Amino acid sequence: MTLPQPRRLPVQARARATFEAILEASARVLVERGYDAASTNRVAEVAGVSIGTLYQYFPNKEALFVALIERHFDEQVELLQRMVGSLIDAPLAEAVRAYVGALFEAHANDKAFHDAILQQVTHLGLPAITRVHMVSRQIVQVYLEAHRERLRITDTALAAFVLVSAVEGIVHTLMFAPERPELDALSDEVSLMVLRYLVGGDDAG
Amino acid sequence: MTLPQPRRLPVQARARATFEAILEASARVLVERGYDAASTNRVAEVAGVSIGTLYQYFPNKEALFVALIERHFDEQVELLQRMVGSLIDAPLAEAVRAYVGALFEAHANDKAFHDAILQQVTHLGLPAITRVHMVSRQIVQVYLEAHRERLRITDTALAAFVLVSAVEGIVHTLMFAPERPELDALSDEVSLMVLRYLVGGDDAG
Amino acid sequence: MTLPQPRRLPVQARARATFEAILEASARVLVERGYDAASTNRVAEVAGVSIGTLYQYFPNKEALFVALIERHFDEQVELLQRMVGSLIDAPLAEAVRAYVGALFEAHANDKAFHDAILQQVTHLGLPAITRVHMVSRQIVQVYLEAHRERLRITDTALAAFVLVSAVEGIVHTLMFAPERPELDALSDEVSLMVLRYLVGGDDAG
Amino acid sequence: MTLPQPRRLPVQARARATFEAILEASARVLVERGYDAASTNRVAEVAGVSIGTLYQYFPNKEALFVALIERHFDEQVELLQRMVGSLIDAPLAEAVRAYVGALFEAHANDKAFHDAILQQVTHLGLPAITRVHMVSRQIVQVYLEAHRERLRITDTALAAFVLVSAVEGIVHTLMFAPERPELDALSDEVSLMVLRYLVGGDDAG
DNA sequence: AATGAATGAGGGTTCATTCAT
DNA sequence: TATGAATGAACCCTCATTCAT
Repeated sequence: MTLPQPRRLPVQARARATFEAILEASARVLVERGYDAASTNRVAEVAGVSIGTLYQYFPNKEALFVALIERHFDEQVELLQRMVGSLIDAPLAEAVRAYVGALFEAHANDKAFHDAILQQVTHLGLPAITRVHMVSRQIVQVYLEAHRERLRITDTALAAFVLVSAVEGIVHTLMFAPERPELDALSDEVSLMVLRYLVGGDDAG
Repeated sequence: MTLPQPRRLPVQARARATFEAILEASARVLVERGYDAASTNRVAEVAGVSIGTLYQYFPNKEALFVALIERHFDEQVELLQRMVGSLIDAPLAEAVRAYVGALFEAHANDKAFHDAILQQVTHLGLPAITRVHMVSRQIVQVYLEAHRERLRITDTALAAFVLVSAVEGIVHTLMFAPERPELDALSDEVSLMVLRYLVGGDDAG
Repeated sequence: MTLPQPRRLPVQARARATFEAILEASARVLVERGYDAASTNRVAEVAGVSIGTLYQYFPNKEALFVALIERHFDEQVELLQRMVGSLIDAPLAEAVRAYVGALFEAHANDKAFHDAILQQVTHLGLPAITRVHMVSRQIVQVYLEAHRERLRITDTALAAFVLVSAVEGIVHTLMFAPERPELDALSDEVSLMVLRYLVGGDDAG
Repeated sequence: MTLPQPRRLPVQARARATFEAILEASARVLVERGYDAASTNRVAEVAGVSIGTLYQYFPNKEALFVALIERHFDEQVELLQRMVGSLIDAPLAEAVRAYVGALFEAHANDKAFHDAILQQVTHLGLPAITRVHMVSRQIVQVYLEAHRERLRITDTALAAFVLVSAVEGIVHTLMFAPERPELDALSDEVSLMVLRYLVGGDDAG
């Protein structure tokens, strides 16, 4: 009955699959070789696709990896946004711990991939990274606003900037540190710092 | 009788000058083109030196830029170490403000150069960056130890890690943020966070 | 009973339109990009047709442009042939002027297109160009034969060769000359040369 | 005694030889393959030189062939200029015959090379070709001026334009004509046309 | 200590062409 | 008739590096 549609769908499905295969291969090759040595020919080979096909989807090497990075951080943003709902009504200490823990975890997964991005293609990823930053700050700020009367801060936007930057800085440092502190202790200490900053120290554990 | 030395000195002086010229050129080219496009031939050209000469001083491209980055961060370390003497006896609030301010300033100078390093050759700079981190932590830890009884922290090493990472994270974010907070306010807020973390918030302004 | 034809005709009409669209697009792309950069993919795009369709009408890129050029020169030949009737009985001076003028005009139109052909795909156009030459010579020779007794030439074929080549050479030079003589004066001078050559100069103006 | 100079000369001599080898190879490959198929890699191979070396002398493929063509036509110009001295005082008929003959000959030599240039890279050669044209016209005009009182032309610049374009047009046509007239007869006829044009026909043979 | 001509692997990219739909 | 995803040979060109001078 409704035959015509399927007839065209396979074509699009194939294209979609090809596109995905190329992106996946890009990630693999980026991790295994680094950006410079990650040749488009190698990516195409790993993707099981001809080099010409790759260039039908991406105008050049940079665009390929930009797409990869953008998608990666878009996923991060989605994750963050899904987290916000469950945290908004949680007690302060719990929320802080959850947030800090989530960031630690997020970076622990795909460490190799993250490394590659942050070490070698920061410039390609900047817009996406910036996006994540801004979303994070918005989320944190919304939380701060909601709990304002219980906090000893005045400018929630500024506080959000400080908090997100500080915590991400710690996570970032952690990734590249040769000798790293014990994770749980660190996580606790970071949470402590955040809490003291927000409530003035006495109420914090 | 003391002829040999002069005879040799000009030679070494010339060599030294050549070496410097190459390093300087590297920095210029790195900023103007980025790492990938910064060819050794171009560096030699800018340095006013033949490509052969460049390779007499550096075994390969990477070594050239590693040397550049190492020197840069070594200077940073020296700066930090010179700072420590004048801070060790300063009151807490003052010391914190001085430290935070110094970091903000350091990164503000040579922003383009810093950008290039952090965006494109993080992997080459990692050892040097790590060194700066460790020295920073040591300095901070020494300070914390010296003021231990007045602070509400237990593990000074851990606290040093948290503080340095956090503050540097903020500075780092600042460098790439499209819309950045007003600098003085931010500096104050960061100092506030540090102080509250260290003394428990009530005593901090 | 005459259903089949209509049923088929639209189809052929569409095919014809497609064919035309491709040829037109070829000309456009040839002018805008030059032969080498004129990719078949681009031609198809400009024609509003898929690349597969293009290859249903032309076996390869060369054939496409050969067809374009052939058609162009075929039109030129037709034009020449239509001219001959009205000139055969005209007085010498008038015929010469008409002929020279016609050539000047023909090349003035579609100058960009002509340029492209003559500068970049002479090799593809050679057969067609040669055809135009030969037809031109036949036409001229017929005229010379008809007026033989009034002319001071012996070998009309040779004279036709000389005349056609010379006049076309002038027009050709004109197309690429950076600083070109005033057209009317040139046209007169060329006519003068032709007339003197044919009748000996004294009778010519 | 004067040793230093030779020590450096070999270096330059080598470079010079390399340059020449590449240009020669370009000509060979152009004739054997045509412009499009004349890959820079092939040229380097024929020159017995690495591809990198080729690109040390020429920024790109086009520049390579432009250099080749420019040099070729520069030689033509020199040839023409050397011819002018011996012709300025010669009798009209003789001068015309010498000039026409010289052009016929010039194009007969290196026909294959000329073909390649005129059929495939006219656009690269245009500036050079134009230069030859202009020099030719100047030479002819100088001659016409010198013999002005004996000639029945008014505007020598215009006449020079007409003559040079016409004769070169004929030679050009000749090169690509499938069935060409007997050369001596043609040469005579062309000379006849020129003479009749210049002196009015009666005095010409 | 310095030169710079020469190398050549390897890169990114294009584009004419095919063929399953 | 028409589509357009896929192909892959082949191209131009760069650049880190060497080495004879």
